[in-house]
Amino acid sequence: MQKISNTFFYQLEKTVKTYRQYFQAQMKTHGFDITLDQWLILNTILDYPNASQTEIAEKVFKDKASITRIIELLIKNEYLTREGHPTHGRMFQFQLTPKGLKTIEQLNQLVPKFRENALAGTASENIEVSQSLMQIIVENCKRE
Amino acid sequence: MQKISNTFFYQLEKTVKTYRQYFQAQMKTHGFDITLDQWLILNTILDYPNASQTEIAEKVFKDKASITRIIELLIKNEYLTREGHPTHGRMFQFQLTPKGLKTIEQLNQLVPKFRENALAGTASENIEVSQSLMQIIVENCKRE
DNA sequence: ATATTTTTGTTGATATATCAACAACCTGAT
DNA sequence: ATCAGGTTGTTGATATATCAACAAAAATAT
Repeated sequence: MQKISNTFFYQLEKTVKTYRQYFQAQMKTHGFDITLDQWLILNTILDYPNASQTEIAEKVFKDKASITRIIELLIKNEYLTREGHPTHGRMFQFQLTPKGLKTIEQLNQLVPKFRENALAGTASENIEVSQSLMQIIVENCKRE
Repeated sequence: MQKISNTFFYQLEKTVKTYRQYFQAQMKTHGFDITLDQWLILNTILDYPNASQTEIAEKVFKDKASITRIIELLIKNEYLTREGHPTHGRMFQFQLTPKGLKTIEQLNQLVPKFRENALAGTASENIEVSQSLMQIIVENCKRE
């Protein structure tokens, strides 16, 4: 069998982990007390203010259970509040606190730079090729 | 800011997760009672029989602590045994049990097919382009 | 209007990731 | 021989992933 370390999927995992570590380290350096995943959820709530937790889960391809727990932490750490939905007794409506909003605004200045740094020295057409390739893989894996 | 869902790193995470789910589901379908990560560690021990846990951790870019716990489970589930190292009082030597060996042998027939299925309909030069791209990203992230 | 099914979110159990602190051991310098 | 510093593996705390079971509410069918 092909050496695992030469496979595409090995490299994929390695890249995700390395980028996550870089991202998290940068957050810490810049004084943020929030995880990559918490940032992702806050951001998704801002982009889709009326999404249910289930919809948020789909958008970030996480489990509903993970969303429940990440949101729990965001509320505990005062980045987010939630209220019962006016008409749907099972859903919630979310609102970023001032602290949450400020954090996102600051991070949205920084995050594009993280991406640029990570992608430095790469050709944009190669990035596009890779994205298309990954889309095919996702389709293949979902089909089977 | 660019919509997160269009970014390269979003696609990267999505692809890793989807492939992991596919892999894990296939394992279950074929009657294996082992996780992707456990398979990865077993395989690494076979490839590098004299590696220390720290070295294994580096090879699979996991934390030493994760390796301790995954190995603990592999031993508990009787895929692996370990003994103290003859000369180094702090290290261990590992040995797959017959059950472990059989599992790996069977999986090493299957896993290449998982990869082929996931990569179906993709051009090999695009795979190579993507791998090179990811290598650059890893270097960029480690440097900073 | 009632029964059935679906949707929505929570919880428990288990596996893994990450960070920090730690103990035991090893090595090298003095 | 001793001491300082590095290595190796473990443990605790916390965050997340995944699966399954579940309860409450909503939507649909009859």
